[in-house]
Amino acid sequence: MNKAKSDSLAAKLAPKAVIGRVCLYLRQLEQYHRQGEKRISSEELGTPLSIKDAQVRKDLACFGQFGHPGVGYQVDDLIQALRHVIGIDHDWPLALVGVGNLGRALLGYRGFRARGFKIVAVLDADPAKVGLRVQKHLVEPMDSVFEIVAERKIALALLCVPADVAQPTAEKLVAAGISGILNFAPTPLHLPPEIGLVDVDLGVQLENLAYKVQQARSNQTTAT
Amino acid sequence: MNKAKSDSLAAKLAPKAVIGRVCLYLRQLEQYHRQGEKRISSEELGTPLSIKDAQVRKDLACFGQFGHPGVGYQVDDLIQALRHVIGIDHDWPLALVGVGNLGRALLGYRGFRARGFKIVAVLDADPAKVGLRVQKHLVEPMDSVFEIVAERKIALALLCVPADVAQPTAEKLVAAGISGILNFAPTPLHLPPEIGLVDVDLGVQLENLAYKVQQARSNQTTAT
DNA sequence: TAGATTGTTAATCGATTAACAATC
DNA sequence: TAGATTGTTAATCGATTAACAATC
Repeated sequence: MNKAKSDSLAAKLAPKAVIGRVCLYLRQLEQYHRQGEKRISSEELGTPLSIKDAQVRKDLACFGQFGHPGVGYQVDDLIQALRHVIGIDHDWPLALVGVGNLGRALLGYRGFRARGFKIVAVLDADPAKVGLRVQKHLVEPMDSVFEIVAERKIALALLCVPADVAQPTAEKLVAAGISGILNFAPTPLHLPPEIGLVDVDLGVQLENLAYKVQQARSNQTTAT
Repeated sequence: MNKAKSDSLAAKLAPKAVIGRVCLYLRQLEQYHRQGEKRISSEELGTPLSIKDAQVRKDLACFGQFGHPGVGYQVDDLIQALRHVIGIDHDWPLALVGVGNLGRALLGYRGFRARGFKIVAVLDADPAKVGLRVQKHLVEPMDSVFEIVAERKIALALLCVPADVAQPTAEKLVAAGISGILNFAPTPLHLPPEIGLVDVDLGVQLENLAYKVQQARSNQTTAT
């Protein structure tokens, strides 16, 4: 009885690395679609992304059977299927919290809208910012978070507040009923496990890059 | 003779997952430092980050011996050591390429500066933008990239151009002598292997979050 | 039919966790 | 000394790659 935990009705949850790749597949498929391709093989899908064909098939197998042996995959069908898998076959209303530099930037970022993510509320705790209009969005007070989240059925939040208030702000969002947070603050958040959390720490990304470059350099020097 | 490839002089390159965590350790250490802590154990370092103590020690072991059995790690020493490991014990001059919404945002983002990354050039291919001042930075023409990169010894670039020009722009940067690119464009880049590349695709991050939330919901429904 | 390509099982590889002797 | 905690080796776990029978 110990093992069979989640094998019942609930879909076996895909290894998290898989989802990252599925998003890439979707991009690539959409590109093929624009180019008018009707059918593709796992190799044609993976290669431009530097992913092996076997990996592509294995990843897709997590969610069902989408292809036909000897034939490949129908581009438009697979796009639809993957959109459903990720959960972006419908719109997601978003709240953006914290209208600093980064928050302002994200308001203007087109990449979200194009994929069904729609910012329907912009919140800030600073009274000086409340009432302003930024990129056509009205900044509303953080104190109204409870009513706003409920009324507009907001499930996801972009958290762009300074690190020192990130934790309490996140807790407020959770209390208001939000289900997931994209955290741009450079600090780890501790939230209930049922809340979705993805960290986007630009400083960390840049440090990763610095390390890679440094390595490449030292290898250059030591190499024959 | 087949195996001993990189065991010689060149440091055995750390598993890439390790570097991501090392950046987190550094954050945590800096926080302890601000709090006045002098010494910490691997458990005290890992726990706030939800990382096991054994993992912390294993990660650090990739780069040398930093602790003392029975005692732990000296906070300030470890900070210095890790900064050196990542390669941020000195400043990195940065070029920001593409002054769209996201580019503007990143110009105002304080997180970079605080960690030794300093934007010393802002480039754009659009003549209408060249000559503008954004956040005190003068926008210079993309065509001057060769002289600018050389003169200001720029090693890293933040690529914030639209997806359709990302690849040619990246190639131009490489030709100009850049060693690493932080790619914000939602498209995979194909560059020579010696060029460092880190992708930051906000759309993909948000899709990851959507998937998590969707899963949590369906589990809620199916659970007893 | 012959050639292509899937879904899936088995083999390999790498990363995480546990355990413990060595050491302060 | 006794208690704490490291660095490291062995055991476990998960993810990637290779191989191939099944199928169009």
